[in-house]
Amino acid sequence: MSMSGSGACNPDDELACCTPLAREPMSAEQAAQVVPLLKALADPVRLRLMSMVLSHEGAEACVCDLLPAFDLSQPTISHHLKVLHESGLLNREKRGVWVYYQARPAAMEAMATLFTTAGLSLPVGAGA
Amino acid sequence: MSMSGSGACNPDDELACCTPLAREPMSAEQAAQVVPLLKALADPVRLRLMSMVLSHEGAEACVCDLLPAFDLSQPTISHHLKVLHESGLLNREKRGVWVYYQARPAAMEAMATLFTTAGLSLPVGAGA
DNA sequence: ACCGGACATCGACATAGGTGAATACTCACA
DNA sequence: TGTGAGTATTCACCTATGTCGATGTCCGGT
Repeated sequence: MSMSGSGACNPDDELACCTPLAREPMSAEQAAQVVPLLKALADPVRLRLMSMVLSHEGAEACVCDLLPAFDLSQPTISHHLKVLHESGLLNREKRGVWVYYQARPAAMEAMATLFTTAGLSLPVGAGA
Repeated sequence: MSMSGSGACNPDDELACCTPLAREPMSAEQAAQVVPLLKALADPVRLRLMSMVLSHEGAEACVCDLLPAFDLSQPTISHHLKVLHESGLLNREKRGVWVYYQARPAAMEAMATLFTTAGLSLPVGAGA
């Protein structure tokens, strides 16, 4: 808990969202902690960036790996990566001239937990 | 599968997002389908509305049940509910003078699947 | 038929946010 | 110590969006 350096907002282990939405009415404070993560993911470019990093070798990717996939300027991609990093979804690691972004499993886990309905009274027949 | 009536954008069973982010690099088209759901959830009021409906009896709630929890005008809440409905997260059902919103399990499941990392090569030790 | 309550729609406003051009920063290499 | 390549930051622009007030619509009761 010391080498965090320039680390993201969330100090690693205390990622907010850990209770399922369906468990109990979420308070305004809880929502305020989770929403930044959802906001960060609620953009087509950033969602694809996350997916690209996650599915890449070792769940990490260099910026130069990500750039060619988009028709956007380099500063724009850099901006989106910054948003993902500051929201706690991606770690940033500089190796030489290159910067590698790594997915944070804790954040993914938190998101998955949010939408969990296992063991909760959701009428699966509610269908249409 | 016929009584959809005024139904939401997504015709019930063909909700987009069904593949985990970490499975493979998401295409722009896939992202365009999932992002509206995330955008709908990426607001503190709407996230709380979802949570309130989900955790309510039978995963449904009347507008009059939801209004008092916020310091916002009735049109504003109505607007947020419309966004959740049109994105396919909530169903809308009018009973007499009251309108009941119901959570759509399929949408919740889709979201949960998005963030699944089970069986995928995520270095859980990536920690910080 | 009138009236009142529950909810939706419309119009307007202010702020947030995605984008690119220009520029600054940092490191490897000659 | 220049020089160039890989990223980040700043500034400005334009659109998207959250909010409210006013108004409209639908329904039940009297």
